[in-house]
Amino acid sequence: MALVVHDTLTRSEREFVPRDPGKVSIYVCGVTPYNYCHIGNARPYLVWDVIRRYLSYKGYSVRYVQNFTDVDDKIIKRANEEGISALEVADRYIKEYFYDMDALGIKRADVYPRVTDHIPDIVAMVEKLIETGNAYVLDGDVYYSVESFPEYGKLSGRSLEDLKAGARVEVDARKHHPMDFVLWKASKEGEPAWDSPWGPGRPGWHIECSVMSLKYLGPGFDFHGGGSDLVFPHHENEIAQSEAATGTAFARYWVHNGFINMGGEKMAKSVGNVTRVRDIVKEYPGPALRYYMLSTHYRSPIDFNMEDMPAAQRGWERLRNLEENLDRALAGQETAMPQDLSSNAREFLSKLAEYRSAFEVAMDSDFNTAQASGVLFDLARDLNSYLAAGNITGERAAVLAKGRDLFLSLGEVLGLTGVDEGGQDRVMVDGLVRLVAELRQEARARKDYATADRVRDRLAELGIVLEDTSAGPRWRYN
RNA sequence: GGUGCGGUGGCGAAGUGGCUAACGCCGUGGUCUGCAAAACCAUUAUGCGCCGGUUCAAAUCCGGCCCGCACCUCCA
Repeated sequence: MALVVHDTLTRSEREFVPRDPGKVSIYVCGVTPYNYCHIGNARPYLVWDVIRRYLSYKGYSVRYVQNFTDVDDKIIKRANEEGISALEVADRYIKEYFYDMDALGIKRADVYPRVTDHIPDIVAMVEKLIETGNAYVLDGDVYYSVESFPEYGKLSGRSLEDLKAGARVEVDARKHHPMDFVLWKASKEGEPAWDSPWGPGRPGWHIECSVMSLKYLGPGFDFHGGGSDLVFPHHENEIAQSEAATGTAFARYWVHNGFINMGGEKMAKSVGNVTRVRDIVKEYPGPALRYYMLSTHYRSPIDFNMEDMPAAQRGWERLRNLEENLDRALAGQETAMPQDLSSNAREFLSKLAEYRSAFEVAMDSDFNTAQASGVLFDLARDLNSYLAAGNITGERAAVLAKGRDLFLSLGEVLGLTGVDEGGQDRVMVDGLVRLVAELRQEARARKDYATADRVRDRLAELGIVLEDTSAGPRWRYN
């Protein structure tokens, strides 16, 4: 079955064919670490986390590169405000970035190149662009000449004429064309600077991604992604630089995610309506936020509302409860598939195959995580029914184990199962709860239900949900 | 001004020509339970912004209108 991807460049759905058979190369524009991540910042990384998980699931060997823009005006400003170096600001917020990504269960990229580690590469590419006549020097600055690249505007679907007409910025009259953008910026007093053939300075914003993506993935790599606001000018400029320098196509597929709004307005620090990732994960489980964001297709905007989080949490808990119940039911069970299967068992197994294929159809349709999660819930309902239908032994255990494997393998793609919720304290807390549960069982045996209820209620207040089942008490942590 | 996206049940959200309009949450009734919880079953849009049109058949295609949003500047 073919994976189909919506490509911003062609504005169409295209079948995915990798540059190198069996391998996928991905470059996603990373953050400028000068502040904590809000959920709008986090969306692309969540989206790409799922995309790369799915590509791995499909058997591709994935190489995923995501940069850090660790020198830039905002970082310098922040450094000056706090009286520390730009490097210290970047290091600090990179650490915070990982803290937030971990809370969301986002796996690490293979490489996190930083701009400041690639200055010689950047200088080399700027020199190359000057050589090829695509760039010019102006008082220590170097500009890219958009008129030198006939296809300029092909990604964002704009012509130079449109852009000139719509320009909302004061144009530097020295530039050859109003849309020319800076490749190398001469440094001002007190700014971080590196030596270059044009004097001390630092890279412009767009050049880093061209340099680092080409360095780590080579020309014509498979996916280039980021938020939809990066289409213009950032990605447009990356194409112009890279294709002018290499003479070949830059990236094969351009994938852009929609924005997160807040009260109908774009979430942005400048608007002041941001909700940080950590503001949410201190109140709700990380996977709940994950599920919340994945229940909308990645290209659609999400109007974030904190009041929708409880519903997302409940939804995710449904999956988590099932995962726990399956673990319990199958613990210590012999799950080797017997030779002869009953017709019930065969029927259930074929149903499992249908769920797998429905999930793949959804994900193959431009990574439709909303539909895919629907399939996961359908599967969950069947597994719950199966679990409730009788004792899990013999053939039933073997069949259920297959169901569990499927559930976990699909859940893993979305990152909604296999979540490690416990810290090291969990072991001790678990021991304490086991003790309390035993005492409560004794109370119940005496028909002292007042005590039994009090224990359960008090535990519930602490976020520990105790349940009585035919197999004895069990509990989970909310 | 230019470019693009969207309006589906109480809420969130899939579905882009044809089965009963997925799925999650909430509500209601039931099963199970000492009571609960979890889970399961049943139930909740004769209708998919509005008006026309095409078609045997449209939420899905076409035209018009209304409303919301984003990008064109740093921005995920």
